[in-house]
Amino acid sequence: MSPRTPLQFEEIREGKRSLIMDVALEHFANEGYKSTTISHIARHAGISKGLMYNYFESKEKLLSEIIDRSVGEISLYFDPDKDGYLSEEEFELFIRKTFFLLREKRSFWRLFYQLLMQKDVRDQFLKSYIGSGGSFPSIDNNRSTSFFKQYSKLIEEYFIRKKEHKPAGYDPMIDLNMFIYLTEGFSMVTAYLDEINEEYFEKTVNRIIELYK
Amino acid sequence: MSPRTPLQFEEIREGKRSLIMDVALEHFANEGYKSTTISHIARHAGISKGLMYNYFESKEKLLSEIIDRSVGEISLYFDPDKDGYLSEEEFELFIRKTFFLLREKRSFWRLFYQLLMQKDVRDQFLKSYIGSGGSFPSIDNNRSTSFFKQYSKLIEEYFIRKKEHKPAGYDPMIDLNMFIYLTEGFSMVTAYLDEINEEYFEKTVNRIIELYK
Amino acid sequence: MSPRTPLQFEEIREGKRSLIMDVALEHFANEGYKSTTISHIARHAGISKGLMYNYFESKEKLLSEIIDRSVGEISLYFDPDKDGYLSEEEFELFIRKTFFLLREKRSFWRLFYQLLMQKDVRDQFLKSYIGSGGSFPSIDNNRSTSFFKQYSKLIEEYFIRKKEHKPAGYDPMIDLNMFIYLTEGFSMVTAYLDEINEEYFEKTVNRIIELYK
Amino acid sequence: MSPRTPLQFEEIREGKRSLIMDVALEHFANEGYKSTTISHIARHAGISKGLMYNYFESKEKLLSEIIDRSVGEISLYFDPDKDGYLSEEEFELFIRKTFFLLREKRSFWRLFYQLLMQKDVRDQFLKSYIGSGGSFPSIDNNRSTSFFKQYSKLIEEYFIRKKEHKPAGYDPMIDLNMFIYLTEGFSMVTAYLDEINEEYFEKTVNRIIELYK
DNA sequence: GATGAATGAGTATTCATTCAT
DNA sequence: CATGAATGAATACTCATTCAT
Repeated sequence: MSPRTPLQFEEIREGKRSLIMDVALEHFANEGYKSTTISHIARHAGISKGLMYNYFESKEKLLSEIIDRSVGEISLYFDPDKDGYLSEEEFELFIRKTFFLLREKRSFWRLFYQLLMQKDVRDQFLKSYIGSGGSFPSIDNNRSTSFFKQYSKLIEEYFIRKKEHKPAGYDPMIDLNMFIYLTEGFSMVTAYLDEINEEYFEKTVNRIIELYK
Repeated sequence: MSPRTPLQFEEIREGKRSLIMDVALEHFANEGYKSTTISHIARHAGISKGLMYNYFESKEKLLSEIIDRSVGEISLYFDPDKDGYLSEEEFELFIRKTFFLLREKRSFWRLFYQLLMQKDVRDQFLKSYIGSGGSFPSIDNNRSTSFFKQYSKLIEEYFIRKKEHKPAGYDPMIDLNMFIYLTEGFSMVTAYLDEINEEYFEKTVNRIIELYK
Repeated sequence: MSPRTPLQFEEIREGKRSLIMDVALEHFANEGYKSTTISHIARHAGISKGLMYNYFESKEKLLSEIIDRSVGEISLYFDPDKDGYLSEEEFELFIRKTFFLLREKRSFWRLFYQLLMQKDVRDQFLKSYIGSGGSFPSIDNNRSTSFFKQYSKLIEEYFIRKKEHKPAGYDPMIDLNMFIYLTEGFSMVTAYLDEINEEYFEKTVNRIIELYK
Repeated sequence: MSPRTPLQFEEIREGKRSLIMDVALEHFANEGYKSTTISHIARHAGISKGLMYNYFESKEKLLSEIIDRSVGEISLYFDPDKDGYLSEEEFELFIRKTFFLLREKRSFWRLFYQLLMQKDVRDQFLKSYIGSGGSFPSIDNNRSTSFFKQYSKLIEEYFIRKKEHKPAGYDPMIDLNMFIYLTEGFSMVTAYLDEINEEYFEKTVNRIIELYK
């Protein structure tokens, strides 16, 4: 009878926003962003189409908020005030965290890979193209790009540093590339596997660390 | 001057079919299957929308024929009447062929990865799901699946055979997985790279062979 | 401190009704009735969307009440128990009042002209169309039409009466029409002008009186 | 059987474009731009909704093309390589042409007045606001504004020139304003009248010329 | 074979209005 | 009295596909 308090409204809003984003992520990840309709998401979230727009101003904004949320959660796992230097132990921790999060957030990675496979998204993402005009301005200028860049830089520097202990003629870029291909392939396959074999997952992570630490 | 023979007609027809498929592949690969319109393809192929349907009965059939053509071309490179056994030399040749084709047919691989990222395509492809209902029945029951299965089987057996020369406790599946992840990652990154550094491409291929031969 | 009396409640209610109508009029007049949303009005009036419906049963009813209020205010300026006869002095006063109110209620006039430009509104207004089916039944049967009719009648009779002092062959309808066009044009331009030049406004009013008194 | 020639296609296109524009103008003029739906226009033009977009890329573009067409037709009536000077005879001709076109193109004028009553359109039109962001960019930068400006300038100069033959203290701006209000009012009333009384229409035009020539 | 006009089902989005609290 | 979450019908627009010529 008595009207809802602002706090109650806030709770309803946050709960529903979160629900919508969860449902949307799952469908974007599985059926593809383009193929997933707003009606579909609404139906699976148990709400009306119209209400979707009370929470997200457009399909694209919904996508962009999902990405931001995931990147935010992922960033949290990585020490922000890093000295920008990875010791061998830190490298191992880094890898373990990365693959832990890969397993935790497989839906997000499926969405991520899918998006990266469209030329305009890739262009914006990789080149941090400012001002755009591409069909996914949502990816533009957000923390996604900066996070991934920083991550890549740390890894790259780690490999370059290892050169010191290697014989002359050793090209660290080859190893860096091999490492990238390996982790990239592992990530992608894992993200898309229907079910993960825990044992082999662990063994693979250990093997990667063993090879590149 | 003289009226065209049925054969000439057939050649013209095939030429145009091929042109359409080339144009479509390029656009599917770059802008995405869903985002690429029939009008767009027709315009870029220099023909009318209507004529498209004279050559391909639907957008989906066009996609499926593109896939079939590419898989066919790829299959040609691999000895069909194989004894089902890979020697070390054959393995190396196998890898080299694979990556040669990766570089030659990057558009196709971009399309391929893109499709694989949709759940229903993946399901049909990986499980050779019979029947349909999915949004890409086109992938179903064609030679694509069987080719990839055969390919995977050969590689898998190669790794298992190597176990004989390894100490007890060696799990060939780990190495097989590592090999798959590595080649998968390398393939994907290469397929989507704007331009390939020939030198590093070669070095990477050599390193992969060195590691897993 | 002490609980509010029913009278105080009524005053608060009327104050809020009035506020909503003011805000709505301003937006209807500037952005157009169709283009102005209930949410927009509610937000600018500092109340919730739901409460709007506590005060006005629909958007259309809100419009109709705004019109009624304005017409009511305007009517007040014109002696209601008139003898139905305009002397020359009364005619001048009449004109001055009219243009005074034009300047005072420009928003209303903008809304009024805007509505009049839709066929169904015009039909109902001009012909006092009984029944409905049009998209603005709200205009129907209210005092607006009767007020404007009475006003027109007075003016018309004034012009006809002047015929007596004119040479034979003089058609008072021509002058009446000229007068109507002139005042109509002046009203419309004034209603929509961003800012009014007081001096020219006065001069124009004087000139109109000079010409048609 | 034989395919249509490009000329035939062009004829079909132009015929249908014209039909759609006619139907749309009539509905925009009577029911209002906002209230007129694309479905409605399509239905009344006897075509499908989709086809509308084969001919006009958006509802707004349709509006803008209608305006351009009408302004173009109107401009034709006014000597383009004018010396920028109106003699008394030319002034009379000018007025007659204007009102002739008013009667011929009443639908367009209704649409025109209606649009002018929305703040953003007015702003763009009156101030020739460049770069905009208003909701009717369609009005922007087209020949409408320049035509109306040129027209106004000619008239204004005509009135200023008459000052020479008038006693000192005569303010031509008053007469210019009266003339504008009169013609504006006449135009508007005529545009919206259900049926025009030919006799009074002629008489009014003559009277206006008599008064301001 | 070839064209592009025509269709209609589908898609994102808007907004007046209702309703539980 | 007051809130804003929720609804659903309507709207502009898209696009694979068909069809008359």
